[in-house]
Amino acid sequence: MLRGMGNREDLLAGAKRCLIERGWAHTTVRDIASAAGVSHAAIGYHFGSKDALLTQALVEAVDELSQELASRTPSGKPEDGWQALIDSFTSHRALWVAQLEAVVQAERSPEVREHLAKGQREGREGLGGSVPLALLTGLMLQWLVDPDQAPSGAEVIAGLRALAAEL
Amino acid sequence: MLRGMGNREDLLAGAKRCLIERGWAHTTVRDIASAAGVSHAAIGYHFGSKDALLTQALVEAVDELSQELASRTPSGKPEDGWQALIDSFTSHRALWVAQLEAVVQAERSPEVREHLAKGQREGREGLGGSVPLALLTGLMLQWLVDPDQAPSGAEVIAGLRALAAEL
DNA sequence: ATTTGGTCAAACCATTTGGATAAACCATTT
DNA sequence: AAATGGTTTATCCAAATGGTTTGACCAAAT
Repeated sequence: MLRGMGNREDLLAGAKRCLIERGWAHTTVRDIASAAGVSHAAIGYHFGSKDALLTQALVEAVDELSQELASRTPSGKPEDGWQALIDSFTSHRALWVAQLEAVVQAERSPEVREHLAKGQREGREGLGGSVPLALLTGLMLQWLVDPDQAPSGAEVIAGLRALAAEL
Repeated sequence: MLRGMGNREDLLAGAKRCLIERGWAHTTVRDIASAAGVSHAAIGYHFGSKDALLTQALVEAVDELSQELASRTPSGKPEDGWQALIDSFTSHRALWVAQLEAVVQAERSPEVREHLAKGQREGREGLGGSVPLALLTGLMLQWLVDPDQAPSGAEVIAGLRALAAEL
């Protein structure tokens, strides 16, 4: 009697979509069910609760991002590498926002925090240390708040040189 | 008949407390009113809606943080300066989380975004550029998710040197 | 063919939520 | 003292929300 599971995946996908375009706070069970084309009762059946489903969806979104980040390991001219990373913000904005929401959520959910920590370790590995990762995520935050004033790849390099010169 | 205003400030303070210790998502009008020792109807009277009050409270919290950040401008040995900044995360954890929540919220509220952008400009000014600010906030994110693996001030300097050497 | 175990949706329910209303309160003015 | 206008509260309300129940449905096993 194996195989049924149809809705489970739909629900996860729908939950991820809601998470991305409405945020955790404004996502209701009915939103998710509607996005998945499913009765909202299915949520209770498959995941027990709305929070459990959203948590898992969030975890998957985080994984997607660290996977994407790993594939962007800077290569070639450092200037171009940073610029590529900065450019990638644009095409994954919603995912980055979800990541932030995950950090907030992690304050109250050890499970979410654990996955975030894992993704962070991978990110550090892929980028070559804590400092490059911090630089990347910090720039992302600035860009998220005010895209116009976010520095270009060349400016990042320049700022980095200036900072290193002070040591 | 001037002077009444008693509750307005209490409500703002209560809202800020709730925001910090429960987060926007889990804060209800009754929570705020209770924290302020006031009837929840006063919220509607003074601010029109719960969201309006929370938005303003969030804005104030963001201001507090950029003020705190400005007062921490690194001085003396750079290593100690960074360490001091990193240490300050501990005593203002809730405020930093609120700041993140503000960024998420900014996706849907131009008002919040505007204040965040202002705070960011001040932060850049106080720290001397986009790169140091990015480094700081990025480190904060890492520390928030996994305090144990967050680098020390010395490690930051070392990572910075290594990164600069690759240019 | 019937039973069985798992999957799903429609209807239902108790609670919570944000907001509205109307009356009470109080300092000031007349 | 009476009236005034801003402030605050107690009470009420409709809507929304998360969750549960009930019964239908279906494939596989008997």
